[in-house]
Amino acid sequence: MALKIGDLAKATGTKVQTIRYYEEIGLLPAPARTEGNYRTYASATLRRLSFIRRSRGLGFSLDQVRELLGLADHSDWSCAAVETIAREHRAAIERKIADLAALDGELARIIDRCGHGTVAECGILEALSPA
Amino acid sequence: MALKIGDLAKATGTKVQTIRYYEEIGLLPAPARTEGNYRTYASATLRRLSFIRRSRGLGFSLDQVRELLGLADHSDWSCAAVETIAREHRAAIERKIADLAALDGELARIIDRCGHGTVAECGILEALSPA
DNA sequence: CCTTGACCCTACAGTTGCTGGAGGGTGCAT
DNA sequence: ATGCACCCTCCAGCAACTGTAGGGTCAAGG
Repeated sequence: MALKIGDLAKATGTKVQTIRYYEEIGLLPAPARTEGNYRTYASATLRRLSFIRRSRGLGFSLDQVRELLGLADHSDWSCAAVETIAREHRAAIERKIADLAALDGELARIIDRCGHGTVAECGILEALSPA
Repeated sequence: MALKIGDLAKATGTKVQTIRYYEEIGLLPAPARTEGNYRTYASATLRRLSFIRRSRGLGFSLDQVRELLGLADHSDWSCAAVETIAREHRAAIERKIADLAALDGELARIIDRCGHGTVAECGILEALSPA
């Protein structure tokens, strides 16, 4: 026990500043301090930070993480809200994929128009210019 | 001629503030002013802004747009640099798509684990929690 | 002539999620 | 006692805008 911020950082692959940032925005509780004003964490905080990091790794926003953490604290509630957040997040990701795929196709077409000549006759710049 | 900033905004689907922002960061030249201190644009600026917006719409960063604009000004240069920028951008988009697709798969698996019961037995939260 | 409303101006704060730096204190080993 | 790794707070910065406050300008209608 009595983990220092650097221990937490190492254990979760988080930067020290990021942990302090999570504390600042209220995602992590303000921990106890030593006499020398060092933050000291209990292992519960390590679990909480791991949860945050895993969720962030899956692309959840900090607001979504906050909601998930709030839900997790009420073990008798229904899981439906959790599922909703996850499903909405997944839908957003799929929208983003579709957008990027469309972009990719358009870029492919544009790049194809490059005649490898001078800038003046470049089909790429032409494609970017107004009709 | 003598377009006002609002005309430019309407013609290109850009917010007025965004146009001023592009001017501030040097993407658009500082235009002439009227007696009443209103910006007045020539049609060349409309073309330049259209180019910027089209490029942004394809996901190019402002720095990339700046490069493309710089290249476009030298009609006798080789098109190769233009193609390089476009190809690199496309590669970045495809990396992003791959990342999101992986995320999507992981989310699908996690969501599947939801037992529709209480939070305590929720497979989603479990999947987010540390092992 | 005066007012109303649409437009324009500058300057600055806020968004998301951190990251880095300055300038200093703590704690342990040598 | 001194070196080094670590910790502290506060603040600035990234991308690419967006929004707001507090004003000025201009043409039309009453």
